[in-house]
Amino acid sequence: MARQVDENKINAIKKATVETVVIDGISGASISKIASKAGVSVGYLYRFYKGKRELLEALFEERFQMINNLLLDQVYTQNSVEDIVTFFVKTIYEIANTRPQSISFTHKLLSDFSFELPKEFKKDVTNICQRLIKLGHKTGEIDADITDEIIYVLLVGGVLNFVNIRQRRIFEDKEFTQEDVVKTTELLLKALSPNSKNSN
Amino acid sequence: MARQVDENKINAIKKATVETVVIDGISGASISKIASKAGVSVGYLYRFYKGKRELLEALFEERFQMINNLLLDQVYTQNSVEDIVTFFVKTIYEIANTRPQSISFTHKLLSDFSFELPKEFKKDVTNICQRLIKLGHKTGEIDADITDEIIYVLLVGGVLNFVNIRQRRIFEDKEFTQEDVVKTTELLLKALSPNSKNSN
Amino acid sequence: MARQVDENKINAIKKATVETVVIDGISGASISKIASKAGVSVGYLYRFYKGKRELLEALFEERFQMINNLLLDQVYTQNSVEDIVTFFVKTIYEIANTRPQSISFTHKLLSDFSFELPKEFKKDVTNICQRLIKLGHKTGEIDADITDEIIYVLLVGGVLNFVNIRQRRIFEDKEFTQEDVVKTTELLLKALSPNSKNSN
Amino acid sequence: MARQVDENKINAIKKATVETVVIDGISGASISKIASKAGVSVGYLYRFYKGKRELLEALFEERFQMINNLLLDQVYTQNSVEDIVTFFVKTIYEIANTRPQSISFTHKLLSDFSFELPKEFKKDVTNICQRLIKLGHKTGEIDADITDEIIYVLLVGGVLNFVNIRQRRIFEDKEFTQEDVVKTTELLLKALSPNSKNSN
DNA sequence: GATGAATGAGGCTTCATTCAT
DNA sequence: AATGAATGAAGCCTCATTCAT
Repeated sequence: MARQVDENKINAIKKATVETVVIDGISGASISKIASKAGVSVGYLYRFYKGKRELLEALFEERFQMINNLLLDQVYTQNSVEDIVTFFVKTIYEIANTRPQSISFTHKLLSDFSFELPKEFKKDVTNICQRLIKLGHKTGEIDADITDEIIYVLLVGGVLNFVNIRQRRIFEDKEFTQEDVVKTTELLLKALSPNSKNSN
Repeated sequence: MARQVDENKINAIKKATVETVVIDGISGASISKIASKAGVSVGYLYRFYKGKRELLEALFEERFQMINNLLLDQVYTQNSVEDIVTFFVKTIYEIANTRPQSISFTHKLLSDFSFELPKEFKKDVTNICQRLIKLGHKTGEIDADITDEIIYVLLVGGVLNFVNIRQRRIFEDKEFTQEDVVKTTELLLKALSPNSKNSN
Repeated sequence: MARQVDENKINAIKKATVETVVIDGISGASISKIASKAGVSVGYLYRFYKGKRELLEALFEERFQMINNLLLDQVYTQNSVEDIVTFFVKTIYEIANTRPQSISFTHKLLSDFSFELPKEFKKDVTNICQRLIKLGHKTGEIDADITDEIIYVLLVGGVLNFVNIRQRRIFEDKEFTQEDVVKTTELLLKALSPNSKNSN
Repeated sequence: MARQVDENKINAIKKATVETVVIDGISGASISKIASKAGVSVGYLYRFYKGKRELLEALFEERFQMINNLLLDQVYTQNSVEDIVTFFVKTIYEIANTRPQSISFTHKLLSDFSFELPKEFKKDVTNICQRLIKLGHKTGEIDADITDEIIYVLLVGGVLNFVNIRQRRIFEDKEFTQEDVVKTTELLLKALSPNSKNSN
């Protein structure tokens, strides 16, 4: 029972942090603003995070863990790149709809070089990319030229990027639809697909 | 001659700002650090920018102006999407090589919603995308389904994104080569290209 | 029996307070540090002391009570200043050996004017000094010129001072020996002794 | 001219620091209280001292430097211990009269072990004590048994101690007079003087 | 025009104190 | 009774901004 309260508060802190960072930027997100938005005292927040940086890093790590785990799960169980990409895009867009700022937050920290990438991150990412490539070569869905870097840029970077731009409201301000999932997947698969010119 | 001196100093301020923001983050980039890195006094900097936020916004605007002008120039003069994309990718990668932090800076502010997009921005972007689509439809390089948003996400977002991930040193830490230009262009064109399945 | 437990805990609190204040300074001695060092909860500590200041004041008072009682006992029972001084010096040095921080603590608070001297303090001190002088005049151990203030400065101040400097490790870092007792007593008696020049 | 202003302000900071520490204790002396008492802004203070600790340490060092220099000067030029002690006591009491808190401040930091003694301190102190002893042996003013430690405890410790107790207003609250100088010197010389019993 | 010293608002963090359990 | 989680006031410090020189 007491545990429940804690979890709720910690979640409130996380939610408030993400929200504040997304709205006000990293530098505009003060601890006291976050705490008051989360409905907890400043001191309470410090019981769980040693400081502002640690709070952001923990959330950053959590997000990337989540994304990586999502893909790791898939690359070990699915039999086609299309299924994996579809599932990934669908999941991310669903998150973007239900917790729009979550994706934004991740994208923002990814572009802030003063925040280090989580430690396990590189290993997991390499693992994911290599398995995807291997699978794609087998199924003929991925061109021989595609590198780990390209896979990552397209899949993770590309999707986060799309969400970021949608949320920037440059073109229109609407939720992600099933159609968006289909289209995005299609684009990604096309980009990855074997080059018909290279028919050697 | 006096003008010349000023231009040099203003450029030094801009360069120092970009560099400092990229290395230390927005909150870590203090005006005095920027000024001293630029070799000007704090007071001098304030003669040209009303404050820190205005300085960043001016640079942000400038970057997007530059990117948009780059593309506007092209869409009005080139006759194939491929040429435009090639030129754009090449130019951005060259900047990424010579002034790596410049791209980083733009990408960072693009993901920071507390910085508004420049006013003219939306109009220019729409203009660019629509002309590209129109051209692509004529030349058969762009699928009928492709929207403005997709064009922008792929072209501008995608390229900035690639630079960002390369600079994050997730995979390898190398300069952008001509090969990178070719490959990136290829991927983008593939993604945009008419869908062979949709042959209805 | 229940009482016994309490006494132990209160003593633990006192010990921990003295230790922490001496090591970390007053501002560095947090209640939670003290409580955890004492093995009691913060809340428990607050059952006995209304706050940090009261805790320190109570200990300060206790120390001076102890010192004064020590001397009061003696001045009413001993027949020579030498015996009294010897006993006092011996006792203080023993405490300095067994609980070094106890003396340090007293000395520190004595020099901190934001802590008031205990109420009964002045009366007791005057009493002690006057009886010592009276006795000293009778036995010829104390010069006619010696005032209450001088007695106190030499005896209490002087001894605490010596302990403080020894513990500061300016010269050497050793325990107080019987020799130290003898020497100190000798110095004090010499200083107090009738001035041979003033043989008028 | 500009320099003059600075010196005044720095002196105001020093004065305010000493005053605040003496009245409110080290822990009660907040930077903002010190700055406002000194009539400078908080930021100004930080231009000269990296933090609260550094401010206190600098003053601590300065005081001991002063005291040591006072004595070093004397031990190299005077020909009797009496002259040196008289001069020292006179000087310290004069300071105690004109800037009472200066001495108090020094005494307080001396009893706070969380503040290190200045680096040169030990060397200077040893130097002073040894020269005093050497001189005293030659002139017959100092007993063979007197150690460095005792010299220091009596001379520096003793005098600071006296000032501290006088200022604590335990007995009376009056300025230091020429008579106090004479008496104190007399006591110190008596304590140091060769022991008539030890006529072996 | 240029400078950078000076200001003080506001951010981060600690910790004395309270109070529900 | 005993605990220690929770609070938020207050301290330290930084730095955007101003302004006298």
